[in-house]
Amino acid sequence: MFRTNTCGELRLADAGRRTTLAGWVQRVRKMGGMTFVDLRDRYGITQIVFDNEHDAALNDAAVRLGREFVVQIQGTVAERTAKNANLPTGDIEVLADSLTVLNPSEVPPFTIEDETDGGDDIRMRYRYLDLRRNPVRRNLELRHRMTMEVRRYLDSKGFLEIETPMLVGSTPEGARDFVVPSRMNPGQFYALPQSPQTLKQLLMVSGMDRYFQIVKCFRDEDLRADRQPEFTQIDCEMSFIDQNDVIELFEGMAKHLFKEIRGIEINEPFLRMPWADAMKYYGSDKPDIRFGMRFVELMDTMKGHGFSVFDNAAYIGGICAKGAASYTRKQLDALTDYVRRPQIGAKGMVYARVEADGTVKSSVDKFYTQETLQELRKAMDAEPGDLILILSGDDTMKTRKQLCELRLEMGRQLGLRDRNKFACLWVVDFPMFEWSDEEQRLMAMHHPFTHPKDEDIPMLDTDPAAVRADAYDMVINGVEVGGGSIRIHDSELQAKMFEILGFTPEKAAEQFGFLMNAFKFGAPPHGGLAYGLDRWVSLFAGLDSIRDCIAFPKNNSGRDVMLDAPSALDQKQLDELQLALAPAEE
RNA sequence: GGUCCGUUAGUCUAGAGGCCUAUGACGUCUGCCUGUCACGCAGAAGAUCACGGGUUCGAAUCCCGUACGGACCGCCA
Repeated sequence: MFRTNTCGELRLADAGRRTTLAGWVQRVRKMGGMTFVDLRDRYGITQIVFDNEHDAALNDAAVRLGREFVVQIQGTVAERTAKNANLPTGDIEVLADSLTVLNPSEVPPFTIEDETDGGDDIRMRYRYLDLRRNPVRRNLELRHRMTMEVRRYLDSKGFLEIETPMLVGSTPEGARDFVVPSRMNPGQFYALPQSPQTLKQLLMVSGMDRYFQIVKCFRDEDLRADRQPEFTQIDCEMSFIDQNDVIELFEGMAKHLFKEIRGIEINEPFLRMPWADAMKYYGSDKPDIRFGMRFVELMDTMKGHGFSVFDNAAYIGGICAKGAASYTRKQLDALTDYVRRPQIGAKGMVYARVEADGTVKSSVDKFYTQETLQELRKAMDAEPGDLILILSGDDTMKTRKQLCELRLEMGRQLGLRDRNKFACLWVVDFPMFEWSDEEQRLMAMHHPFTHPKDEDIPMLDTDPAAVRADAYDMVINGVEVGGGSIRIHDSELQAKMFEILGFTPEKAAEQFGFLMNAFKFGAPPHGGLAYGLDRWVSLFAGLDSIRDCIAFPKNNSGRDVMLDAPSALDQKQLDELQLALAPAEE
């Protein structure tokens, strides 16, 4: 037997017992005649003692141990003379009488400690060593517990976990596909699924009724801190349900996870915010509602006073930062610079402080009377000590987005975005379509299988851009953690959607004929949702990046620096696949 | 496709045109040490300052390019 105990489990009650432990050498402390070795495995650290008076040869062997050696020791559990309150096993130590080096180790490139000295790059290149560290290991353990709870919850609700293929057909609509050449079908390619969307709908046609899958999805788009080219979804679909049924069931799952994983009981139903309100009050379809600072539209108050920037603006919006009137000129200039960064793109920022006596001092005082500024104060519901920040522009949606960035930055600066607070909501009633400047046509905002709101269906012919969908996103702390929709189950309505999206009947048949055909054979009303597992885990773990909860993530450029993938194929493989590479461009 | 930031011993880092024969810490190696647990003490080794070009009497330092890494915009039905 390699071990009788783990390095995390021995306690004072075990004193006097024989034990065999195996693990990695965390640290060796040489005291001359005696040696302390911290032995580590994923359960904890146990101190091993070697003593010259007990066994001089063994002590000599212990002195030669290095960091990360894999060793097995046998010995007797003993109460410590000097206890360590920082370790769960700190009341005991193991007096060794046998030491076996199972495998020596080179000196690791960074220290395996909670607060490592290694930077991101080197940690990713030696990710298998990084995973020995507690913080990273704990994230993977959390991920495991969450998937277990997801399965437990969905199983209790009668869901079946069904696998769908990883090699599917390419669908050029939407994100770019990763493609896989087929040796047996030269010149033809599979695609890795962006999501099992159509397959899960087919499972509904099959009568599976309640399906889920914890499944890898692939998108060949640029990466972000919260976006990896392969990511994991909790993918779900149900039949004979309406939007409210789906929302209630998956809100139940969210509450289940909060309770089981974070010990947080949420009893009230989540807020359901129409998309139009989310845009109007937060400038985002994924508002962070941990704090207020909602937008107030100021066109009526601020226009027509001779300040040409505002007079010519289509949109003027303000936020009120409570207690921030103490912001210095320097801080306000920094905020102005922040919103003027090219990524945000605001032209400028107007601010107004409410002084202790209630008067308002603004950066545009020469255009406005104190009377108008008091109207502003009233509109913003601002009290003495508050700071009002205003952005304006000729494009309402763009300006709202800029104001959204400003609001989030102020929330951050004022400490209103606490990682241990959670604010959940549903954003509902998304528009069915959005206009694409690049493609010069309407695109499906969610996807082409989304059911329009029944009351909006007549507008499909007259004003498609105004049609709302039975689509919903769950948002927590400004993170879109999941989304879904009621699907179209009627092949005629589906055909109409394809038509509006600019598909010819031939093109629609070519790409989605299998789905249209299936709908001819009794498709039940159905709908579903997909949660982003990586985002859920990083939210619960308080991480800045989903990378930290993925065992082997890709870097910013989509590379695996440990495997050095992707890499070139050798000519033999290319020949077998009948592929030729285009000559490199100059 | 674009914007911004970074790259100095194994690791993290100081560095603002001559003070650099490059700072400090951790780690590593050698020796001492019987109650340490971030052990301690004494000593040692370890860096073509990412790469290529330029400016300058002189470049780790300024400029341009490249590579790599990070954040973001576009993109992500």
